Amino acid sequence: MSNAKDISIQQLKTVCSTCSLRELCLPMGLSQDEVDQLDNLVYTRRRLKRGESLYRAGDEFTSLNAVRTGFFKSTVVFEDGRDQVTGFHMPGEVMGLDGIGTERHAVSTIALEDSEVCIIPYSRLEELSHEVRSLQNQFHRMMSREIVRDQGVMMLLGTMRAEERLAAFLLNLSQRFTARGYSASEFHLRMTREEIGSYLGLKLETVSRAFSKFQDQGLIAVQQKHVRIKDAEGLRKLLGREA
Amino acid sequence: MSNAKDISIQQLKTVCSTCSLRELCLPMGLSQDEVDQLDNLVYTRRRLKRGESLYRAGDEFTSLNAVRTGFFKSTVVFEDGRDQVTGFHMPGEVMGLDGIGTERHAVSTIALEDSEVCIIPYSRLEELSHEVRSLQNQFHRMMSREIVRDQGVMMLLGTMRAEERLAAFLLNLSQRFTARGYSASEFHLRMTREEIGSYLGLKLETVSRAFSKFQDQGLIAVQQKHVRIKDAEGLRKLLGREA
DNA sequence: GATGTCGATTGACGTGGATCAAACGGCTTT
DNA sequence: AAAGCCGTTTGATCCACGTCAATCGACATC
Repeated sequence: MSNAKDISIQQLKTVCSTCSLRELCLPMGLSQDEVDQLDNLVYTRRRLKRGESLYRAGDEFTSLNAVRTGFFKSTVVFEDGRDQVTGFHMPGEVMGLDGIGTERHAVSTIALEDSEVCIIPYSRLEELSHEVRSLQNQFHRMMSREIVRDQGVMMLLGTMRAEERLAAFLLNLSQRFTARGYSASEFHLRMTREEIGSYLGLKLETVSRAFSKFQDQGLIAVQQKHVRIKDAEGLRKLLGREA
Repeated sequence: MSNAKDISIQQLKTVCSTCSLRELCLPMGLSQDEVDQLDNLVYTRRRLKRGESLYRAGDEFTSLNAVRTGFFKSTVVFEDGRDQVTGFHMPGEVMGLDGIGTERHAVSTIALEDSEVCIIPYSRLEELSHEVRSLQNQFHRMMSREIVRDQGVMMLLGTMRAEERLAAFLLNLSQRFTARGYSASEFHLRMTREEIGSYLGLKLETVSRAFSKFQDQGLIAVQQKHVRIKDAEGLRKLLGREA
């Protein structure tokens, strides 16, 4: 269980073709044959400790990174030092798409808990997606979905009030956890109130107050980072209401 | 000058290889040979009158559209009817990237003045970018830059105050006009105060007040939709200042 | 078990931008 | 030239969220 051969078997087991995340990650929608080809592309992984950064804004861009286990946040830093969380990333999600355009990362990405990523060398991805048509297609869809996601956040930041933003955030997390086979109604927040606030364009006190209010209204039960959604429909109603 | 042959010549003149926008648009960075190949891809154009929509959210996605002349806005519509402008588009910019992921448009795009677009059938773009390596690369960079741009808007909406947002907006327009060979300091706004406000997450009154204040401070001269930037450095200083 | 640290909660107060409302100015229509 | 329509400007007031500050609670370290 500790000799070299076992380690290499361990590695083989974590290539795309046998990865439990393949329906959420880059291989999404590819045939078995096609996923097998991905195994030649994704062959290195990297472990990160909580708080460690995967890459920093300005770093040279060489590869995409798929979350295998753990949880990440991405932040943009503005000239004057202000920063903002632009996204949280969970297993199966691909990080680093922002680096392709300039060959430098535009955001910094940091592990919020001990994590592991699959490294996808970008030049090889370009080669392979040049050969495998459906991979090219899937990659384009992934980029496009990222654009749509960002536009959803713009909508949230531009038109919603504090409680609507938090409700939308909780429902979004819930839905993403569900897609990964976790409970839709009960989960552990990996980020602080301040990080949530930064993402939602709010101050941490406002986030905290909104949590408390939701609890008072019986919509959720919160204790520190543990959240249980008691009335998802009620949260959804908060969103849909007339402006 | 009005017979069929002249019309076809007119069309030939507007393929990518001879288009004056080729350094800003899809052909950016491609060699002459490669741009020549694009001419087989982009062969249809469409004229739109002011107020006409290029596509609506939910429409089937079949093609990207590059602005040839004119000016467009894109808006997301939320379930409850609230909407937000997510972008303004000027010549050389490619619209519709949001549709790739779901094969339906996620936003509605409307001409803000009489305009013309080049239609880029997506399936043919995929084919061609499969053959022409640098086109594939350029297309990926374009998508990536869109993601970075959206993150910049998230930053703006999440952390900046009203006057900072407007200053950032004006500087951004100025820079894009410059890239197109127009004056950096004097231009005509194609959108209303309300549309600017929607994009910046502000109400039209706030936008109007910020314009007036900039004018009082001698940073700009505004009259209706005509803007002259008198002190670009002063506008930039508004942005860079400590939070 | 005592101590220190960091994040979360809660209250009191201030303010930037929203809201409501009125008037104005540039266009188009006739 | 008159009338009407938008889009814009400006003022007065309101309120959601930010700011400032105190306390609390969870967890780690000694």
